[in-house]
Amino acid sequence: MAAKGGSPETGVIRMRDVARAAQVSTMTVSRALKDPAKVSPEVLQRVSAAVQAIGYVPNKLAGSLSSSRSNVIGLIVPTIENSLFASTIQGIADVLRRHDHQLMITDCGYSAEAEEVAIRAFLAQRVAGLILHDTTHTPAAVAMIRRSGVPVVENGTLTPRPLDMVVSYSNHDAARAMTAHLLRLGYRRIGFVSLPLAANERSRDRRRGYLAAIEEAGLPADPRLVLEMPPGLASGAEALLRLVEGGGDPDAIFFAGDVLAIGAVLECARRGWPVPGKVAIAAFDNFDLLGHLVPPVTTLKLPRLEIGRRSAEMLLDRIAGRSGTAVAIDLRFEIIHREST
Amino acid sequence: MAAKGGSPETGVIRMRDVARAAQVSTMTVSRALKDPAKVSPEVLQRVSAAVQAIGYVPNKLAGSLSSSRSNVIGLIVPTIENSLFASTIQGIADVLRRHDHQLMITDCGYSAEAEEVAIRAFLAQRVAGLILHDTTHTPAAVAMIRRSGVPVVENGTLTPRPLDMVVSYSNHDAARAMTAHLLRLGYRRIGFVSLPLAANERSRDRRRGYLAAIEEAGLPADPRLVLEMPPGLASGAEALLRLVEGGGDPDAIFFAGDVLAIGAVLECARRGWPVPGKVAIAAFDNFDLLGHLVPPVTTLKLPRLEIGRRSAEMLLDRIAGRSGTAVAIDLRFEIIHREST
DNA sequence: GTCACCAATGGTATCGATACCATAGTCACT
DNA sequence: AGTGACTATGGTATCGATACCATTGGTGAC
Repeated sequence: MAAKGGSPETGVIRMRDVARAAQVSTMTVSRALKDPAKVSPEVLQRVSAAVQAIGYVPNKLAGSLSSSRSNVIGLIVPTIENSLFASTIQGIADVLRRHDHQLMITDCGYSAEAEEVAIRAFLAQRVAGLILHDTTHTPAAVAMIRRSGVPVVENGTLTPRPLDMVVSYSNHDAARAMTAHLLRLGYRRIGFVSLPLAANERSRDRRRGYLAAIEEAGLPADPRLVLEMPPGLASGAEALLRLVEGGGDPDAIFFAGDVLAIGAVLECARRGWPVPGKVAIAAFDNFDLLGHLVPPVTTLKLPRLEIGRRSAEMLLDRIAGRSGTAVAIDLRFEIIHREST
Repeated sequence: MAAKGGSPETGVIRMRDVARAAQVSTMTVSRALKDPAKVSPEVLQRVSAAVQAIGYVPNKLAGSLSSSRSNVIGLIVPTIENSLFASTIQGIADVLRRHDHQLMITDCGYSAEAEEVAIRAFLAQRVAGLILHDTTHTPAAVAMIRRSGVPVVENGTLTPRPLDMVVSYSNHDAARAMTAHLLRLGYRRIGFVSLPLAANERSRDRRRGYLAAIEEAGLPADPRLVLEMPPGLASGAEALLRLVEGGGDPDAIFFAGDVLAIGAVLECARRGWPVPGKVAIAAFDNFDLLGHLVPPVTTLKLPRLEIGRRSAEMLLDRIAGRSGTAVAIDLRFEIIHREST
């Protein structure tokens, strides 16, 4: 161990030092710090003074090991560099900070194998809970989580068979609702662009929702109107061109992913195509920007921040033993109708 | 302690269990896991098999406590919900993942007091290193960090008196360079909009840079051309209107913060004002979007991702004792000239 | 006055791993 | 053969805190 051969005066301050300074036992210091009501006011005062005076910072590693209780929550997102997830992360962080918990975060790049590695690492850190954005996991990951007994919240989509708890909205219903909205507005040849479906349950849900609405309207599903594209602005622009010039003759396009819609609207502006005159455009997420574009873009408002908050709250409730039996929370969505459709 | 009164068979698997299964001591298991070269191939094989068979997940809490070495890095940013920081976080996460370290993150909302609280919490977790975006800290925070001996990287701006290490670019020089660029293009009445200066060294640096360039050009500093605005698209639009209609008669405006420039360009589009015909517009950060707007916007390309990477690398180097004496790294910036100016 | 009870405090074992040191066995070289 | 060097392994104290139980002194009820 480090201090074993260390110098006699390493400068490391332990609870014992506080105890000595306050003329009490370490137990009393421990109590004074974590349950002040159990200590007499006079002693509490002495302990606080000692902590202040010598600048004591408790060692949570030791505390957690001893109590087998940790105050760290692990979060795994597909990618950190994406403002959508950033909102959710912010929501989580807000709640955790208020409850004196810490957030450990990593990304797995849409890979279940990478997620498994991350989960193992988090369990090794003895996190008190896990928040997973993805809803597909390797069998090994599932087994590990089960064995560990650590509570989990998934929040990518309202998955039918959750690992434990779910907080999300229904990607399927949201896509269906937006498609139905476009149909209601009179559009009949509605294009649909999503991110790649492989290994992304959310994209698949969205496409199923789109197809469901089309079918419910008694319209044929035209493969020339459906596209899968990588994320990005340029990608959205390209999708627009492909659909418009691809023979499908769309009167509206629903971009169900990331910033695709923004790229498309900007491409229209560049070409002088009127929106929705030439083609109507709808998006899937409530970026501020969508409301400021010319024209403002119809989109779905999703509860990103709230998903983060509720996920953290549910986890903390469960950890504290205040667990309702609620396992799935549907936070709904909302259609924001604007001039682009 | 948890297990003290716990059931005889809690299902918790310790290193001892692996040791028993592999017929070796815990020390040998420990070595097999962290320094395989030190055990014989045959024993290594037995240990690995045992780990697999019983599903052992090491307890890093115990490991870190014992070795007083942790594999967790703490990061404090002003706000998580901001794609600028997201890039830096991504860079950090990439490097840490590769080196089997974990990232703990929190935000302090541009408040040095909140930062102090966060630092204390991280030190309590015994993080191996800290990355701070802000460069202004409370005296108490500085004292704590010093006493703890934990290595620190700051990366908000190239601060002249760093706490320890710095990885950044010069906000001052970047703003000066962009202003000089506009001057070179022939603009003479250059407006400047920044985020609030209070408690934000970066904004102050940028304004000083702008003023330096104006002065170097022998032009007067016109207070009607300088504005402080909160972040946001709407804010950028408002700033545009205030400057254009405020009597300062700008021929170009340099928006040195966040998404202000985007808001302004979109406002121009909405009003049919030609850019740069009516007024030229320059931005401060390389959002993808800026290149896709109509017109594409001149901006500064900042090494956000790289800042994250290098910060993490410097920290890991220091932790591993491979510390160069380099304390400050200037990652430079680049002007991207586009049609908006 | 005695006894039960409660509040305040301390002693000590323990959480699960690692550092240090000791030991046994192997090999090369003189 | 003897010596030193080296490898592979194990024993045990320890990291810094907390859980459990014991102890003490005071308070109120009978």
